[in-house]
Amino acid sequence: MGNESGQNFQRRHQQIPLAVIKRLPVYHRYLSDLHQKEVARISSSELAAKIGITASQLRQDLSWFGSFGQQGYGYRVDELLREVSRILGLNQNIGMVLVGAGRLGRAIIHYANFKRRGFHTKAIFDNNPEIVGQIIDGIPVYDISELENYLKNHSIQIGVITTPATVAQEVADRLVRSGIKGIWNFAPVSLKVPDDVIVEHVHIGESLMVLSMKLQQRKASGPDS
Amino acid sequence: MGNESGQNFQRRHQQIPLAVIKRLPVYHRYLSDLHQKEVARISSSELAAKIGITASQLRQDLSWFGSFGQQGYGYRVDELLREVSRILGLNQNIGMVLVGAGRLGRAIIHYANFKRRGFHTKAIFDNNPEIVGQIIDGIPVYDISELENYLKNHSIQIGVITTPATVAQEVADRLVRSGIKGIWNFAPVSLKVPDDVIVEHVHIGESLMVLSMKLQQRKASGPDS
DNA sequence: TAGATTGTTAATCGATTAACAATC
DNA sequence: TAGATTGTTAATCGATTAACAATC
Repeated sequence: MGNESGQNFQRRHQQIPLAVIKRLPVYHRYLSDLHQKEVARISSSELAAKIGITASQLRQDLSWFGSFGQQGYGYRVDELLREVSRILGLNQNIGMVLVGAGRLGRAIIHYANFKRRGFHTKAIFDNNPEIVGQIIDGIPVYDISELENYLKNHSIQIGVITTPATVAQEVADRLVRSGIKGIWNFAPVSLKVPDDVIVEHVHIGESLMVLSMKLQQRKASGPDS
Repeated sequence: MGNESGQNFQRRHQQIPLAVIKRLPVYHRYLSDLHQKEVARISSSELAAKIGITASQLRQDLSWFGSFGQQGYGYRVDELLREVSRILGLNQNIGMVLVGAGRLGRAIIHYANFKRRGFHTKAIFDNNPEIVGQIIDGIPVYDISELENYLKNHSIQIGVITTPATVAQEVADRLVRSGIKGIWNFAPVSLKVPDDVIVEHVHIGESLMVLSMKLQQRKASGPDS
């Protein structure tokens, strides 16, 4: 076993493929569902069938992070859920600030339950004097000029950008200069940031275009192909 | 030339890889920028460098749809933009309905400028009597019970779901039964629909988890790897 | 014409699937 | 123990990159 765990260790330190990373939140969602339904165990083939992938892929993906199952039995749902949550870095109390208190910003703050997952929005910044000073969902709105000062004095890991596209790069630059290493970007621009900063871009507009294109393709190639 | 255009034709009728489809909106965005800056021509290597991909990939991707460049010259920006827009099915006056007039729904209606791209939200549906009857951004809000009736009498191609996760599947079922073939889904559930219906899911929560995981990985493997 | 750059074919790389020995 | 199912190695498939003849 010594040898093999050595190999696991090695593998864990290679670069995890992005394709694998993107599937983890899906696994998390299905496992959460099962856990809520009090399902105690599941095999890779059952879970894969639910998700719509192959059992091979599921096992292959998990093997990047370790061995969580048991031959002849499958996986314990609670255990696997805990592992996947850990891998995803959930429940760690991550501090966020949001810049841009428009409609999208307000929607995002409210969205789903990332508070339950450990993501806490601590402050909102905007340049509109009518909004500055308000409390939205229990979170204070500060003037954008106070951004750097705030970041200096609070432990914040993620900056969320929900500003218009025109100012998104400037906001990103200011976040980066204040030491933020993770940016969650909703503005439709490709942000330029240093290599040590991670940007996750939510592609809202792109997604509609992809839908539009697929519909068009479907139409072109006939309704039954 | 007869032979080769025959080959092109063939290729155009194979299944376009999803990876290619997803890059098209990006090309569209960069070309729009260039067009606005009144750049007349660009080579595959210049454009690829801006986007951050290889020139090979860009040319390979475009070749799925035809030949839009000119040897020794490159591409005319306006022409290529027009072609990419056509491929994406933009500017075609597509009718949409939105179900769920909460914060996210309101944000999406307002978002970016898809009106300029030919996407028109014609009606909003909700089950909250306080919202029903309002006009949001010039769009009337109807009671959800009128959904089927509305769809029978109007030409709608896309249904947008911004409801809570709990009712998203039911809404999808009703849209599908009314003949909608394209669903733009913002609820964090995997919708089950027949094969001839296309669902584009905007993965908001997933995206935050991916960011969280990447940050965690970065931290684990040391700040300089 | 000479230089530049395309469109496409071939080579490489990476991701998915299949298969199976290990073992609970 | 026998049956089931994992973790992993090997085979396949698909996507990206490199190279280059065609040609503007």
